[in-house]
Amino acid sequence: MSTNSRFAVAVHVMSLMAWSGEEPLKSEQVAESVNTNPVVIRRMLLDLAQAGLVVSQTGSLGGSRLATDPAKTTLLDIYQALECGGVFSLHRQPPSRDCPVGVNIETVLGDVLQEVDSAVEQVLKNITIDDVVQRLKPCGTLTNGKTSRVGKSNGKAAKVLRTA
Amino acid sequence: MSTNSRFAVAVHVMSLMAWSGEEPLKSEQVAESVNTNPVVIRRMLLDLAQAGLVVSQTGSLGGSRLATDPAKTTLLDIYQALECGGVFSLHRQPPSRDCPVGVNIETVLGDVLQEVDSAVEQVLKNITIDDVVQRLKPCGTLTNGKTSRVGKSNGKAAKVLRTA
DNA sequence: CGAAATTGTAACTATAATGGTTACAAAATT
DNA sequence: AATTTTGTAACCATTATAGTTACAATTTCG
Repeated sequence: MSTNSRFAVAVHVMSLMAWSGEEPLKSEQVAESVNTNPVVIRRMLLDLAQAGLVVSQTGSLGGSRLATDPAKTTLLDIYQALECGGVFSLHRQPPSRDCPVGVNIETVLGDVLQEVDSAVEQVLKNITIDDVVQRLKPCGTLTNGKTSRVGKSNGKAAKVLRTA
Repeated sequence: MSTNSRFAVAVHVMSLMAWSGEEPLKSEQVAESVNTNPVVIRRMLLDLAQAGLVVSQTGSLGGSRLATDPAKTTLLDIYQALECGGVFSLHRQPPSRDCPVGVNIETVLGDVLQEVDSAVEQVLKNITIDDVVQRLKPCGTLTNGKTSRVGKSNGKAAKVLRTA
């Protein structure tokens, strides 16, 4: 259905910053891990910052870090920060007013979609960023700040989080 | 999020046929109610037919009708017929293998998305087409087969379901 | 102060899913 | 045989998202 990986990327980004702790991450480091362009990351960080989930700083020692306690921040907070507006959509064009089904289907479907959205939110509300990080941990430990460098296609390099 | 109204339209189409009963509906009649093009409807009917939810027939008395009992057909059946493949997606490009978060985030997220999908399916499983039609009914009754005609932008006209 | 680094942001292109349109062969009815 | 309708292909349009380049504003540090 959704060609929509925004939620997956946002959780990824928040997990990186939870793992990194107080140390601010640069958009290029994050982009390296996510395997995308730094500007895509910065755009997403704007959404997260607007929701009060991260704070960023310009300048040579700048970057972004979590603005909240990862143990109290849920996937629902992230989902809502993206302002997706629900899992399904109603009709693009309003149905016919001359048909007894068409004239009322949007109202009935609206109730159904509300029910679906509530179920989704209920699940997301009960998973914190910390939960996600805990589930990641069994698979490797982190050494942050080490100047390990990874080659890039354009010849540049960037600090990234490396497994020990 | 989803610019995706396919589910809404599919429920609309199935509701029309449940309301119409044994009488087959032509794609043009359905398109009139949904306010779209008949080919869009036929394409969707192919998905529904492949899932065994509707049957269609060519010819001058042709059209489509439900293949199952609307009291036993759920919105989950419709959802699955569309083969949407889940509410959210994972990353387009696989994340970095050199990062402890990147290397495992897809596995962890996969579990989360599975949980979300299950919650959605649980809701859809408990709503039948009949339920939807019942919720529509308080708003008007149907006279099917009357040759009421409604003008179209191209000057043509088509039989549609009309409120009494 | 001035140089270097990084975010914030605009402008543009690329990709993919969906919707809309036209056209026509195949099938069914009369 | 003529008419109607589905099945289906081949397009173009629209929308959301991703990706890219460029640059001003901000911050740190020599």
